[in-house]
Amino acid sequence: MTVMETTATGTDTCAGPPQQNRRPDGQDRYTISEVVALTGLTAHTLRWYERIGLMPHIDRSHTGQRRYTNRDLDWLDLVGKLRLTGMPVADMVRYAELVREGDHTYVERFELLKTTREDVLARIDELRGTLAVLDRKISFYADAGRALASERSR
Amino acid sequence: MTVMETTATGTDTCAGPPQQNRRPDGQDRYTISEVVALTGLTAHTLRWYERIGLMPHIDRSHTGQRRYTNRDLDWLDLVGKLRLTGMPVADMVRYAELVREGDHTYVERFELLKTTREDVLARIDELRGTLAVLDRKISFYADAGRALASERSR
DNA sequence: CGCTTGCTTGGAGTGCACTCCAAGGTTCTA
DNA sequence: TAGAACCTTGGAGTGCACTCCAAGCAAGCG
Repeated sequence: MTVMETTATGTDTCAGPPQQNRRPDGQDRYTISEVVALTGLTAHTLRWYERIGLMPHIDRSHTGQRRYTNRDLDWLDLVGKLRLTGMPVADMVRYAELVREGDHTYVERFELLKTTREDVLARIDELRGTLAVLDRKISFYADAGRALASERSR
Repeated sequence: MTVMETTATGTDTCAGPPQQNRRPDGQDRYTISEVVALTGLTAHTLRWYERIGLMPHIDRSHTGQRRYTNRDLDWLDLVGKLRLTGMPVADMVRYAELVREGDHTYVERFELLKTTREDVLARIDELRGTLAVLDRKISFYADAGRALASERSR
């Protein structure tokens, strides 16, 4: 059996919620500017991701222009999510390498995902702590505001 | 009345949970290396915070060495929390300026805190979305792992 | 006293994640 | 078939948040 999540290639994307504005598989050849519109990334950033190995080598038209597939968009979605967690780009590149290397890296990928999951949980907890501090300060300011208002009306 | 949260100075800290390893008010004069130990920041960063206006001017010993107070530590705690939210240092400097400018900036501070609160909530939501994606992939990998194991045992 | 360790300053350097540039080829619309 | 809009590359530049450096003063100890 194979550990790949999709059949044909070495990419690693498992079907999430269906994406908007996509063309059906088979006619999925997007120019870089279409991908810019779909992802919110800049063309610069897309080329840079490819250069540093965060993307697989993107398919080209007969004249050398990039043609992205639905699979590439899925990968970019995952990268976007991981970026939100604060994961360094270098770590994402590492993950991309593992995917390219094939099935035998599957345990390492699994561990990496679990570690990332723990990081995200910790991050959410930190933010909840910060939220508590903010709420305390906000209610202080609200009280101070009410006190000022009642003083003014006296 | 005054909108200051503490009596004597223009700092802006409302009593959170009591802090560990602090000296009682009145004997609160910490060297920079003590503050390093208490906050986890580097001395470089502490001096830099002061230079860019993120800290009030720190009290000095008769020979010009910094002596931090409990109030300074409270402020650093708040800065630490805000930093966790991803708030740019420039925005924190802006908040510090508002505090220094006095009571008449209180509405603006209030708004800034509320905006930050919304940002934190949005950030937590993003992270929850990422968590869902990670969990989906993790359970995929776990299933693949079980499949491999049962194949091996056949 | 000498020694070590700690603190001071302004300014320069670092690492990350983009972001932009110049010069030229490609694709689309009129 | 002309013009506008889009795409290509390697390499250089940017902004942020630190991070470090050199040169020198300060403090505690035997």
